Amino acid sequence: MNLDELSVDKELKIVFMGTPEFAVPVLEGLIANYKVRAIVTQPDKLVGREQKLSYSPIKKVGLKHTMLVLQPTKIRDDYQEIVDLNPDLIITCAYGQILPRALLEVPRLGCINVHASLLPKLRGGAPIHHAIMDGYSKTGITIMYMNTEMDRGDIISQREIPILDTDTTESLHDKLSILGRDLLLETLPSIINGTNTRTKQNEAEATYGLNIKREDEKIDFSKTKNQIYNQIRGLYSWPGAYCMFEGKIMKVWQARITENYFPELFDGTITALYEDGFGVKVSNGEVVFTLVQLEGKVKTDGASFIRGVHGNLVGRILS
RNA sequence: CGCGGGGUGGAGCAGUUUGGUAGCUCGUCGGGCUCAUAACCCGACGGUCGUUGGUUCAAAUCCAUCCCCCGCAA
Repeated sequence: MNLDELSVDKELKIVFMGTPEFAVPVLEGLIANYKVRAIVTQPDKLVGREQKLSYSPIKKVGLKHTMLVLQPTKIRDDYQEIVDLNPDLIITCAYGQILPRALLEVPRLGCINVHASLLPKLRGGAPIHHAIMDGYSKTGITIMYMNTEMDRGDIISQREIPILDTDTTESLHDKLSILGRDLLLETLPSIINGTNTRTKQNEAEATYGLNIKREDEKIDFSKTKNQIYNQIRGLYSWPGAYCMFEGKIMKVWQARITENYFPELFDGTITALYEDGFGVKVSNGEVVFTLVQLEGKVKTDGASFIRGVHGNLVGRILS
């Protein structure tokens, strides 16, 4: 980057919009290289059992850098403050709300989004969870122009990353977050000087990764061992997959697959005890639960859980 | 005061309803058996039963208070 470009960058008025942890590296990368005029994030929310007022991770970054932080409840109606900043470019990353057309048309250089999937695959609010849960072998980051529809704008740049068998949403989230930062910083110069490409999304290939619902978290033992394994690691470390154990919710945080097969057992039956956990019969085989948590209890490794249960675990049925 | 579960030797749990100074499965240490072992046998160390106060001849167990952890709901 030469001095001329640097001087241009310094004059750029960039507004960043984001909310969760995923956007933090992206914002910090931006702050380190450009002047960010303001940050827009979701309103403070009452969170948890104590209903404590909490700031979004992005707001905390903004406060740390003593930046202007805006928190409109509904960006659809309440965007005039942003317009008044006269931004040249708006960059969003997991902001959580659809921007109204009137706001999208304000910035000279447009409104771009950093999305955690290879669009048009996995549009929606939980692309990382679904990438794993739905058995994708690769995913990535897309930098795109926004329009008024969720994740449907023209693609500027993409970079893919393989999904390993050992990946969880947590590990993939962290990798994609860094990748998002890097790809944004690499792509930004072309957007600023107008040399970037712009490709329409192929609607025929679109898939969705919508926000996780409670029903997505419940384990269905009639599914295959791979589906269940993907569900468990796809929901790790939040919100977690679960099943019912003797009337109580049992979160299943970690598991592994075996080659064993128990055609004579009902789905959900505990098959055997192992050094690291207990096996559960699923439609086409066995999954061993190695880190579980009963409601009201803390996370417990499989071996400890087995020791704590009185009586024989084998033969009991999960649902 | 949104609903609920829980804090017992290093780990996971039982015991609390019907008060009487603590148990199970492991771990650790020592010893034994064995070609050998994470297997088996014997023994040992280790807990003021989350805090503080109360009731009682006596409290892990009953009452009150505070602290901490967790599931659900938002």
